[in-house]
Amino acid sequence: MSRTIFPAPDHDHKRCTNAAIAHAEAHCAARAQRLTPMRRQVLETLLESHKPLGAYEIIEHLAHEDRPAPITVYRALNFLKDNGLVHRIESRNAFVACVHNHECDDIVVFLICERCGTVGEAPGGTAAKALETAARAAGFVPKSPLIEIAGICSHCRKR
Amino acid sequence: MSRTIFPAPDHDHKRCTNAAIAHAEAHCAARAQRLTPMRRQVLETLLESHKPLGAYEIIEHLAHEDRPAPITVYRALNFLKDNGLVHRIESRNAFVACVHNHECDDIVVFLICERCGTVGEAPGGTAAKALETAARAAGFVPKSPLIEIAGICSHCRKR
DNA sequence: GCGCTTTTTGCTGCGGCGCAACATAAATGT
DNA sequence: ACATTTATGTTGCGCCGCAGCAAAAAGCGC
Repeated sequence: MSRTIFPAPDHDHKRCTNAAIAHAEAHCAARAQRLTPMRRQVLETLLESHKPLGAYEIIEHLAHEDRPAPITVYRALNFLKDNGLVHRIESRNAFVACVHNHECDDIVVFLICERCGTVGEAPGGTAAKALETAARAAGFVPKSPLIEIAGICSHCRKR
Repeated sequence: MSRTIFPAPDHDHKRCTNAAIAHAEAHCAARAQRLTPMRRQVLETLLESHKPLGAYEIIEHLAHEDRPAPITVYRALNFLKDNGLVHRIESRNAFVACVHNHECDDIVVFLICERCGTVGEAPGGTAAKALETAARAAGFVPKSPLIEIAGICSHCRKR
């Protein structure tokens, strides 16, 4: 787990946004999936913060032009999730854009700051693999490990 | 992680229920907490299955006498949760009774069978500790790790 | 037992979450 | 151009979770 996995509050936001959008376009093109305007807007909304947003918060954010219905946003979110472009934070019933600082087949650990709400995304590494192995030892065939750790991030602790 | 952490579908259900109720009584008595009829009924409902139940399912189950309001069940669930007698399964928005096959201060791993819905509760052991350590290395102060693994349990796989 | 405080439960109401079912529009393929 | 697939819009609904206040019950000192 690297030491830079948690986004600094003052980092260059447009840079990672542009990179993520470019990645999304390439990824969809490669898989013959369509990154429609709706889907792109939802993704961009999530990219504008590293905090998890609920579907209704996304709606609020997009409301300035033509407020989409909840189901529309949920469909876009499902598409993005199926394509690995966003993650769902189960403990928050909310979504974050994937920042791709991990291998695609890696188990991901979410670090959720209780103070500022920012979510860091870290490769699970050997610990996550060990969990899977232990589960298998109990006769359990794991599909999708879910690891979320709430706490206080380094930037908030310094304040 | 022991090999018996996942409850067999045909195990003696009354035995573990009685044990858990006895534990709950002792635990509450020791802490001057009151295991009221309402709270006991909610706990018993959860103990009657190893599957996670939503609050409204619990209401349905208790409806034969005097249907409690949602808020009543949520309050009982919060009490039970605060006292470590039930766990919330975040990925299901539901609750399971704690089976206490782990140390109280252990990080718990939930194994959730996608076929039968049964939830196994396992001590996280060294892997969970390693996750905490790695999070700290990234400057993150972890509070409450949440680990849920969906998959297929051994009993369902044999079928 | 009697009043007082604390705890628990009941009641009303509400907002967020998540999607099913169906209709319409847009893109794609031939 | 046409049929087929895919995406979006519309309506509606059920579950989740709790705030705010009122009533009842339990504990406590006297």
